[in-house]
Amino acid sequence: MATEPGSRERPKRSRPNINDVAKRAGVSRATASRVLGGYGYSSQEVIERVNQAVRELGYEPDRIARTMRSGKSDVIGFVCADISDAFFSAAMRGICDVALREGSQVIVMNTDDRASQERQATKVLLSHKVDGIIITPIAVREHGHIDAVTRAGVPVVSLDRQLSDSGIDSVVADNEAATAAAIGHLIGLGHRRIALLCSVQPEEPPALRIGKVRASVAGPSRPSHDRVRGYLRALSAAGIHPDRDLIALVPHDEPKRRMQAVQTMLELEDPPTALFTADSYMTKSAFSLLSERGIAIPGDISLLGFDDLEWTTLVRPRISVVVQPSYEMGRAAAEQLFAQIARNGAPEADARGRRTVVPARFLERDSVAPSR
Amino acid sequence: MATEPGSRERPKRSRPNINDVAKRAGVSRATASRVLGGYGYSSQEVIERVNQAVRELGYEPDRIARTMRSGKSDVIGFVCADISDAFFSAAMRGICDVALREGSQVIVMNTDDRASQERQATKVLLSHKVDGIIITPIAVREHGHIDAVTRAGVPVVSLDRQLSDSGIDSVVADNEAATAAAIGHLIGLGHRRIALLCSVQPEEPPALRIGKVRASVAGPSRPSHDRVRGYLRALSAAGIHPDRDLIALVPHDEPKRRMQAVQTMLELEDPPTALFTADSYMTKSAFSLLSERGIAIPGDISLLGFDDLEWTTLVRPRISVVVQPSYEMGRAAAEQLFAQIARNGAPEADARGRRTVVPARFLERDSVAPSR
DNA sequence: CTCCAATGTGAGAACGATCTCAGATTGGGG
DNA sequence: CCCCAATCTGAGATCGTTCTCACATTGGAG
Repeated sequence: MATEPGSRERPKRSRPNINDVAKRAGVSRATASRVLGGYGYSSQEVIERVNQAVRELGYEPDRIARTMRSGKSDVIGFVCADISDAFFSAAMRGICDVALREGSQVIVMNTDDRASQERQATKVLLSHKVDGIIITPIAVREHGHIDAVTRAGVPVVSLDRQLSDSGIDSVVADNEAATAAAIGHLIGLGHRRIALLCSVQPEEPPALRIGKVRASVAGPSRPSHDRVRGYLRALSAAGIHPDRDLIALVPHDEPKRRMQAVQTMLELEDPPTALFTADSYMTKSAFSLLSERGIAIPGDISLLGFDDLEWTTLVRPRISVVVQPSYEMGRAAAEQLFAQIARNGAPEADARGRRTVVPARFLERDSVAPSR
Repeated sequence: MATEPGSRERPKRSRPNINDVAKRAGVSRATASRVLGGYGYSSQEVIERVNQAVRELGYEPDRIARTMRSGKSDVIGFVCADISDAFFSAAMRGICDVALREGSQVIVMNTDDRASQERQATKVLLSHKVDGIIITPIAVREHGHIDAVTRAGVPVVSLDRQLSDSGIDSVVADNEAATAAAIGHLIGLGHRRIALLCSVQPEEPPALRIGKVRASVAGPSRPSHDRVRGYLRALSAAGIHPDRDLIALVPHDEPKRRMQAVQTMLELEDPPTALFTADSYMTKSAFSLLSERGIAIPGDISLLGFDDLEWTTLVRPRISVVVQPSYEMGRAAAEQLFAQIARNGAPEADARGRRTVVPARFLERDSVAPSR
């Protein structure tokens, strides 16, 4: 074996494969594989020769070939609206941490809240033979493409939303309870006119039914729905009749209407004494508008927001918020996914469509005061 | 072919492969592949039969097998410190958008700024046969593991940092120019005592050399170094001798020392009239400390920050900042990576180690005022 | 009618790891 | 001395796709 001239190496020297290892160790491919796989019988001497060869060549098994043979890729998929969003990137980190522990990697796909992209993403991930998929589905009712994934034998966990009428596992925050608690807090401080401002998916808005006796929201579980439900429940518990004028559901793809919605609330004949903004976008819009207009928080009006973004602690007053634990939700979803992967095909011991609820927290800060 | 009983399907019916398609179309595997691949000759009739079979079976080619055969996986890797960081997640989005256009997917790996994790990540990505890697390397001097990637024939683009003495492409913001311009702006407003506060990698801090005639920073390119360089250059251009007391380089893994550094500046005998905080962490710490202490911005002191985070426009005063275009940088890195992948093996027309510089912008807002 | 190009098709060989199975070599008990 | 179990090893199949190559079958030109 002549040493190659250093300056002009072959541009693409392929990685050593198990045949190279076997040849160098003077054994057959099968024997090398047996040593590496730690199954069957191998003499001590052969074991050492193979390990030696592995070290000398810097052999690393090719995961593609391994996937080909075993069907397991050690890759999972994460399908979300937009990875640059703070919620998703934090969840992503949680997913990655669990995946790392499990020896897996994560492929991310963005949907921009477009159903066609979501369908495409699941197809692509399947063709990559991912071991499982974590998804924040756009539509909670139409989920044929997601069912197709489970039908192909690939585990799926739905994050932040729960699909209706499906056996798919989900990880969600207890938005309803946390919202109810937060609204209860406002009521406890004497507020009676509490506005609810919430971004909603235009295709599947919460169906508001404010009857004489009970107010409720129908439909499958997604954060906005649950928060509206929590709001209504808290009012109901305090015997306060919900006022339709105090509820603004703004399509999340029309950012301009957010500020308008806040403005409209302020101009009501009998304006609210507190605003509950049920997501980070509305919280930001409300805060911006109030500070532009020079309206004092919490002097003139109390503000209770959602999501613990950095800015809520840097502005004055610091904003009291309900926090969805995004990182933990990502972790939990991944844990659940790997549990499914582990018992793959095995009859699921418990009911299908296991629902993991992660507690949301209420962080009291300075933007809420007693009602005058 | 009997219809299977609907209720008790095989749990894992494997996806149809090209053999199934061929059989259904009544042709050989080779012919089916020829039709699908669009090469060689095929009669019109066979083409239609094959396409028909594809549609009926819902056939999707298995990318793993394709990778096995072709060596191309349509997957690229992104190695960063922490995907939940705003800079990286925005860059990630840029990378994903380009990848989508190119029909590729992205695997993310977090390093938490640990060299061992970074080495591990490159190994894993290679074993997944990724077509290329975008990486924000921790150390700009020790890059043996990255060279190993290029040696394996896999394209690499370094993001946000430039490796010293390597032929590796990089995409960086023109931190030096943008910083120099921002400092120039402060000088133009009459500031002479301008503090520089900057987080640095403890292993590779910028080597400050403040001589009598010239002040400069030695070493390879990374944002903190370049920003320090820009600072010194702007002072030098204005004939201002840099004061070592006005320069604080804080190890980025010791958050507590950030506030301290600001505090120390304020307590100087001859304190600065303006603070330039050269990254988002320092900017946040400085703003927090100043507002806690009740020091008026820009009345008592001017603040010029880095990175366009949401909060910088929500606080009062809104913070003037120099902005690194994270999304565009991700895009640019991906563009460059796919360019390399496309001309893979082909002799690179231009010099090795192409450096793409993305302009940083200076956003003037309300936190800077003329020096009294 | 012959021959060759153009057109169409299928058998089979990669890619790399894994694992079954059959065969080989021990050694110890009967 | 024989036989069987225990121990060890390698040949070869498999996963699904791609693509080369060899082998048909045309039709038209000579």
